[in-house]
Amino acid sequence: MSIKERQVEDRLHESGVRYTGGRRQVVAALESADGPRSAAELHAELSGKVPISSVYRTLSVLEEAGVVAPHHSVKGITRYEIAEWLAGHHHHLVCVDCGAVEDIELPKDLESELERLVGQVSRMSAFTSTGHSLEVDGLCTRCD
Amino acid sequence: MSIKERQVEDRLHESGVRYTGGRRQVVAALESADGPRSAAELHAELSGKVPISSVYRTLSVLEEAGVVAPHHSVKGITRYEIAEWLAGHHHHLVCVDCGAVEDIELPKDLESELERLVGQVSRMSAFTSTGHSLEVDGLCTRCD
DNA sequence: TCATATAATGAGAATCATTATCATCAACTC
DNA sequence: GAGTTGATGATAATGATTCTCATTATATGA
Repeated sequence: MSIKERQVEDRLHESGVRYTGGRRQVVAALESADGPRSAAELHAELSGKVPISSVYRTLSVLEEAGVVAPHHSVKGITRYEIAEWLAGHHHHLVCVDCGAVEDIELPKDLESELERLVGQVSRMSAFTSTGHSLEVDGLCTRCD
Repeated sequence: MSIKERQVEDRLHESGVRYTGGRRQVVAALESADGPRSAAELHAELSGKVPISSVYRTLSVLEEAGVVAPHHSVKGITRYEIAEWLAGHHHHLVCVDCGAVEDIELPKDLESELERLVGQVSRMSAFTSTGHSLEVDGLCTRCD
């Protein structure tokens, strides 16, 4: 079992919920994805092995436990990703045409520049900042 | 009529659609908002004067014409804002609790830093970038 | 290991946001 | 001002998501 797997297990245990087969499959599918995924996409990627209603419930349980987090959705579809404390901090490329979202990681120097920038922004606003993400819009290779 | 109003008028004319009373009201509501708004929010802000089905249709007509643009939705609700060529470039504060979104404008120096950063990111990815937005998550004053 | 208690699952109904339909109405053209 | 065409509004239809509840799986302690 990977370290990450163990961390998820521990976190769910702390939350008092079981880490069942279906939940493991959903977590695994999200871990191997290259970006946020919707319930329908996860259902399909798991070849229907986990029924759609269970995928939805599982995502909300995992969100409650802080294992996954919803990404600002595109076209009315909510996509989830492994929470940052597990997956690491990253940003997103969003296809304005098909809505696909892909993760990107910034090189350390750019990331720390960005961090500094976000710090200044937070200080400017009456808003308790908990995180940030740079969203780059564009056309994915398929839609270009 | 404000310059902006005239620009909207011209753009809709180019698109071959009319700038009717209902459409004017929706544009006005979005102009006076401090962030992206959903169809339901606009409907309410206009005290129901524009029926919800018309708000939806109006938003899609305006989007088609490039007058408004959808913001990455939060909690499955799509919010729209006046397009950047009219409203100017800006970023967003997103409340992770209630989903409210507020606009922020960066000081010129920070914005040009960010611009440079996005340029580097685009060059790193197989993705034709068309725009960007820095999304700062946190708690709004109401939810804090 | 077995019995029991409790949580999780799966199928389908219910709900909410959004889109499509269509008869009626309003806005431009002549 | 009459006619044509686009816009509107009420409502039905759709799609994503959530809820319900009977059934099943998991964990725990005798």
